[in-house]
Amino acid sequence: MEKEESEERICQNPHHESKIEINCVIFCFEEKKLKVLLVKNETSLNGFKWKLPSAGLAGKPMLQTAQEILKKHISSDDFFLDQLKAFGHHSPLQENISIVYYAMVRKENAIEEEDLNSDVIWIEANNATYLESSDRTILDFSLKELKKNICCSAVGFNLLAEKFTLLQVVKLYEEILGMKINKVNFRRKILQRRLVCSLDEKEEGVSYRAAQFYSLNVPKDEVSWNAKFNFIF
Amino acid sequence: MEKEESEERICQNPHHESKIEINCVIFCFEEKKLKVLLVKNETSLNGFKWKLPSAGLAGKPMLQTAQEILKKHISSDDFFLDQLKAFGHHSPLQENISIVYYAMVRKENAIEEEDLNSDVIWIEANNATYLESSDRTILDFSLKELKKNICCSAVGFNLLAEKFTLLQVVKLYEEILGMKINKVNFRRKILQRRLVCSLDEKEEGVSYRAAQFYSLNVPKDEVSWNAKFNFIF
DNA sequence: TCAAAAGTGTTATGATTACACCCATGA
DNA sequence: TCATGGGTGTAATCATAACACTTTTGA
Repeated sequence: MEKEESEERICQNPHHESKIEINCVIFCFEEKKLKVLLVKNETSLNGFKWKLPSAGLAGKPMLQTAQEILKKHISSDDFFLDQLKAFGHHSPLQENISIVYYAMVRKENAIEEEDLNSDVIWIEANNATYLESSDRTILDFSLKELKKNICCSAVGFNLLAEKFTLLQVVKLYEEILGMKINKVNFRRKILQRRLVCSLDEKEEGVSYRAAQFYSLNVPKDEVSWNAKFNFIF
Repeated sequence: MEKEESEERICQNPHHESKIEINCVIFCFEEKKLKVLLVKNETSLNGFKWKLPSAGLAGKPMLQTAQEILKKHISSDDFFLDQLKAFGHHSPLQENISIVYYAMVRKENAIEEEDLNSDVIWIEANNATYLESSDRTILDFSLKELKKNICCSAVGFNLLAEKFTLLQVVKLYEEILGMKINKVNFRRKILQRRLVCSLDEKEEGVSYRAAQFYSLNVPKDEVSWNAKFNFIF
C-alpha cells in the first residue's frame, strides 16, 4: 500500500509509464558524401551492430541532453542542432518515446576514431542499410527534412567550413537532393542574391584554375524561411 | 534493495521522472479570421481561464491521443493533424514534456457550444492575449510554422471547404501571413500552376458578380515541399 | 444607377535556362 | 599540350508585378 502510493506519485500511473530517450542524427559532408554518425549497439538482440547515438533524460532538459550526446563525438561547440520530431514506439502497456534531434557538423571537428575497433562510424547517409527499423525510420525522416530545409534556408552551410568554394556548395546540394544541378546557373543565383561574400583568398595547390573562397552572408542557424532562399530545381 | 530495483525497471530513475502530455493547437478560419480553440483551465493558479486542450498519454500512442483530443471538439473525421514539436518545461528534479500537435479543421465541423458557459472558445489566433506563457510559446511557434507551411504546401486548404472561391484563398493567405496580397496576380499564379480545378458551380445569392467555385488539385495532407508551391511575397 | 467583387488584357521587369565560350593551373 | 575545373556573356523563355479595364449581380 505504502509502496503503491509512492509509485503513484512518482510515475502517475505505474502501468502506463513512458520511457523517454533522446536520439541524435549527426550529419557531416565528407568526400562529396553526406554521412551520418552511428555508435556500437551494445544491446543488440537482432544482429544490428550499429545504432543512432542516444541517451536518457535523467531529469535534464531535452536540448541539453542532445548537446551532451554531440559533445561526446564533436570536439568543437560550432555545430547546428535542432529538434526533428518525437517518435513513438508502441508496446502493449507502454509508449516509448524518442525525441530526435538532428545535427550538422564539420568532419574536421569530429573526435578521431583511434582504431578500427572504434565505437563510432560515419556511414553514407543515402546508403545506410544495416540499421534496425526504428532508426531507419528516423534517418529517412531526417533526410526528407534536410532536403526541405536546405531549399528554403542556409542550414546546409553548417556542413561546410567557414570558407568554401562555390563548387563545394553545388556538390553539397547535389548530394543531399540527389540530383544534378547546373553549376553555372546555381552560382549566379547564389551570387545575385548576395547569399555569400567573396573573400580575398583562393584555393592553393590544385591542378586547375584556383577557385575563389566565399563566406556565408545570411544566418545559417535558422531553419525558418529565408526569402532569399528559393531553390526549387 | 528489492524495492529499489523494481522502481528502476519501471521508471528508470525514480528521482528523474518525466511527465508527458499531448497538446493540440486547433486552427479554423472563420469570418476571415484565423482562430484557435481553447478550453477552460480548471486548475488555473494564476488567473488564466483558458488553455490549449491537452491529455495525458495513458499508455496510448501519441497520435491517437491527439486524435482523441480532436474528436472531443470536432464532429467529423475530416481534419488535418500533424506533430509540431516537443516542448520541455524544466523543473529542478523533472523535465515535463509537452508533445504538441497542430490541427486544421473547418469550423462547420466543430461541435457547437450550446451556451455562453461553454467549456470551449475559439479566439483570434493573432490576438490571443490571455494565455499563460507556455501556451503562448506553443501558439507563437505554431503560427510561425503555419506561415512557413502554407508557402510551400497546400496544407492551408484544410481550413477551407471542399469548394471555395479564389477570394477565400486570398483572404486566408492574407490573414495567416499578415500581409496584403494582390488578388489578381495571386489567382493567376494559382490557376497557371493548376493547383485548383474550376467547378461547374458558382456562388449564389450574392449582391455582386457570383464567383466561380474551385476544388483543390494537389494533396493537402502533405506538409512536405510541393514544387508547385512557391509563394514568396 | 451604384457598389462590390469577379475576372481579363497588357506591358515592363526580372529570373531562369541553356548555350557557347575563355581562363588558370599542374601534370 | 592537355585535362580539369573556374568563371563570363548572351539570348530565349518564363514568371511576376502593376496597372487599367470590362463583367455580373442585388440593392
